[in-house]
Amino acid sequence: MNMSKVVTRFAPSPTGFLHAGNYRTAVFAYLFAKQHAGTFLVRIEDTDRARSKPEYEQNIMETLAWLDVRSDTEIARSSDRVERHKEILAKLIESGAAYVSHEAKKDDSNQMVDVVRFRNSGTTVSFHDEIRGDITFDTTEHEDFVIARAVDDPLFHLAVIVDDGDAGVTHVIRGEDHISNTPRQILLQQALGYAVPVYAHLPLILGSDRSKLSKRKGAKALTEYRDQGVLAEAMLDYLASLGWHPGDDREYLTREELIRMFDLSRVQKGGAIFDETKLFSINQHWMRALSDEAFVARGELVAADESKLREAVPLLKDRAHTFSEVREMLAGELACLFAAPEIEREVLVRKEPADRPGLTKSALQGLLEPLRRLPGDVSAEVVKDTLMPLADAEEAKGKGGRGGVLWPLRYALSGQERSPDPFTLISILGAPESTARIEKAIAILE
RNA sequence: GGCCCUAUCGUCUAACGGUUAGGACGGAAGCUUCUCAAGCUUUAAAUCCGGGUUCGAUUCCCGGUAGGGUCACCA
Repeated sequence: MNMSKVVTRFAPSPTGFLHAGNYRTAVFAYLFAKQHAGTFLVRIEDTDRARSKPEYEQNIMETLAWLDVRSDTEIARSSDRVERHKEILAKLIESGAAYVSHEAKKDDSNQMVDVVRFRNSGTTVSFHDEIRGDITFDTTEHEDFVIARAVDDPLFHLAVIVDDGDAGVTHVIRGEDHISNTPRQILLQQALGYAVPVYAHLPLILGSDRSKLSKRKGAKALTEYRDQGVLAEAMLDYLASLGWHPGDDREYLTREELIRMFDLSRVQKGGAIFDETKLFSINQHWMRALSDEAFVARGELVAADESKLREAVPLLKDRAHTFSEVREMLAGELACLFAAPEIEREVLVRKEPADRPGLTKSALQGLLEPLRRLPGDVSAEVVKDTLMPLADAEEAKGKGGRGGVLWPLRYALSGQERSPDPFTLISILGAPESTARIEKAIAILE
């Protein structure tokens, strides 16, 4: 094992939006480095200048910043290092390890080009993968592979080896799709005298049909989840749980716990399916873990009445899985906390037992007095203790009596067929507003 | 197709030769003050198949099967 300081890296290429699988490798490389008090590097792999786009690079930066999976050094860009790549290329050609080959371009243009090929003796290359064990490849099929389009235009394999080697990367943690690139890169490392790093190839993350995650299969850019109101700590937790397990029955881990417990040898070998439902469930857990103040702040929640908003947070924590759901509830089901609802007569009397006409109205009237005697700031429990006996009394007179009282009460207050219970609503709305709404409901029954 | 990798409930996974194969998410049922949510309780649900090795295989070996990756002058 390498005893020097651990250096890992995340080297995405900005040729499209990265998905969960890509960021999961970033998370693992980051956790591993942090656990060993090492360095985590981010390098933008933009050697293919034609396909690399600034907006994709921008999105990568944004996502890593959101997840707070940050590079310990200034972010490198392989296009900034072409001089160094050219220098190495020249050295390789000079030593005879590589040569310029004048040949027809590999497209239909018939154009002649001078590519640089690596002189491959066609040996068998073996390496140890931290996750999969020993892997052996026969490199003869790669023949003399191309390492540069031209003497001044190096390609991926060369750039990666030089950049990793110069940065002192000790552990290459990347996706399984790179496993077959490894032997060629090792050949290059050997020719250049770079130490062969420790390799760990992570399984891929799959779409719901077990195929490779892709845009078409509904894979989203991670920033879409951020915009949907998924917490960074939830995404980090979920990503880490895909293909890795702490070993005990713990279900939710903080960043610190993740760093402390992460273990490459416990990484799963098979691919994992990205499950949005599970992500949302984990997100709900982390939303609940927030203080009420933090909940409002992190969700960037605004409402006409801030104190009522604060009181609504426990309700929101029970119901919502994302902050966009929170916003929907604030505008829908819980809008009654901020403005008096419209109510309809038919819905109001829906639970009135057929044999007890007039119950709705009399029950509502009967609630008014006890409500008025309530103190200004009451808990839902106190409201319940005050009003529940009245509903129970109606139940005692006949089945359905309790619902006959509670349903119109709740509906009068909320204007919703589904809402939090009436006691909670009253404790938030306060007695004066509550009685006003009940009186309005009684008026409809006249 | 060649090469490489992989295989436990629907999903994420635990069990590194001996367990009634565990947990979580999701599902179902029930309880709790009217509705919803939450909570609690209960429940269904898996070792891909076939051979070995072994007193004993989810676990080790081999072979199938299935899935995935990769075979560029992309990364």
